[in-house]
Amino acid sequence: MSETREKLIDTAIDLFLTRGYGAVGTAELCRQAGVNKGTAYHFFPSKSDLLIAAIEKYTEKFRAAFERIAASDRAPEDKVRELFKVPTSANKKCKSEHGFSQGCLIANMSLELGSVEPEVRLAAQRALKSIQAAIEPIVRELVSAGRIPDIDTRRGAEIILGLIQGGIVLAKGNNDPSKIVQMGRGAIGALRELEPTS
Amino acid sequence: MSETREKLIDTAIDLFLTRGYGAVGTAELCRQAGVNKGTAYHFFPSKSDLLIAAIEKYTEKFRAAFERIAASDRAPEDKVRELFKVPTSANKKCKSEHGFSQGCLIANMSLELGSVEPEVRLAAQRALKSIQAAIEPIVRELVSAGRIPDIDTRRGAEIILGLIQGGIVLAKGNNDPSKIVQMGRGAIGALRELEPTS
DNA sequence: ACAAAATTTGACCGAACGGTCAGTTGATCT
DNA sequence: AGATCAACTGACCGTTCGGTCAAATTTTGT
Repeated sequence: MSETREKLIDTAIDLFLTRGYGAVGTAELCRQAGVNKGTAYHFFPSKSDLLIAAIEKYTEKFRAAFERIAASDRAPEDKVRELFKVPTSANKKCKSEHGFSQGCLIANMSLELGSVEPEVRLAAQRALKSIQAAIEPIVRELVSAGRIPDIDTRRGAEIILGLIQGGIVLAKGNNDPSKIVQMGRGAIGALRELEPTS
Repeated sequence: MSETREKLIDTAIDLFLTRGYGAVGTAELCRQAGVNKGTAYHFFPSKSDLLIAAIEKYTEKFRAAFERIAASDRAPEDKVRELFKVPTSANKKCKSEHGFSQGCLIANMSLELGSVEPEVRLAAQRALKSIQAAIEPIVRELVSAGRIPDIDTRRGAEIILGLIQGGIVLAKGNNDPSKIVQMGRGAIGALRELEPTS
């Protein structure tokens, strides 16, 4: 559990999230982390390996937040609404501190590097699946409470994840974090429309 | 109407879309366009200016396709479904040709450069608004046909755009273009859930 | 025909890029 | 005490980056 290693990952999350992968050089990243470049390459064989570690740590933070929401004692509809608040407040904080909505590290890196670094795309895919899995229990709860038809809950969770990601794209493009919760208002209705399992 | 200029823009659309902005150098771009680098800088003062021109041309193509769907004589629900097919087939074509889902140039560039090049973010914002405006008549049609409540049609068009973008993020991350139409299945339901205008 | 303007050329720039490496340090184990 | 090894240092590598420029060529307007 190296402190240096962790500092590098945290700095990578911060810089790649707010400025993109290509626009951040290893020298600058190391300077901001307070780590020598040689040391960084002792822990990570390449810049993209550091990125993959960053994606994993970033994902875990969101997965845990979603799991906490799923385990809370709210009504399932409220839980869905809460899901959208997590990235919304992160984006609001970034906007008030730096002036712009930051987006989602998973989506940003997947779109920027997905076709160029296959391992990054796979890391992003694992990350999406992991978050989707954290959402699914809430969908199951909606079904068992009879609030939506008996749909495929995996698909339902994916729709919610897609709504969140779509909201983040709109938020970044319009520099307006409130677009995320706005997308959330259509979530239950979207689930309701899916075909029930035969 | 310079042919060289157009060739540069087309090559920029192609390369930035499939490989990202940072990963494509001006030298490579010019080589593929068959244009000398000095010539490229005669038409565009910087790489990012070329990108902005590329975003505008790319957007116009999609806007026109959406407008054509809106003007067709299908049922409004079918039109909504058709909207999702446009990026889906583009992504399927890219995947069969290059092996990966390409994403959307507007979203890709907005996420990669939105915080680093303000003019690119503004170009992306104009692009999103332009496409949203092409979607809105379909939502109006849904309302006037009584298929959905009397919602704010601008908001409704934005939800659909968000669903498309969310689907593209999932498509790229999972390298599976069918995720886009999958998101489309929840579209009408999402609109139905929005609060009617008082 | 001729001048003016637009286009094209390709060599060139300094800076920044990702990554390497020989060697130093400091903690841990025998 | 001596050996071992991960952690760390900082100078250094070749390459590529985005961008420039003076000169040559082609196109256009008169």
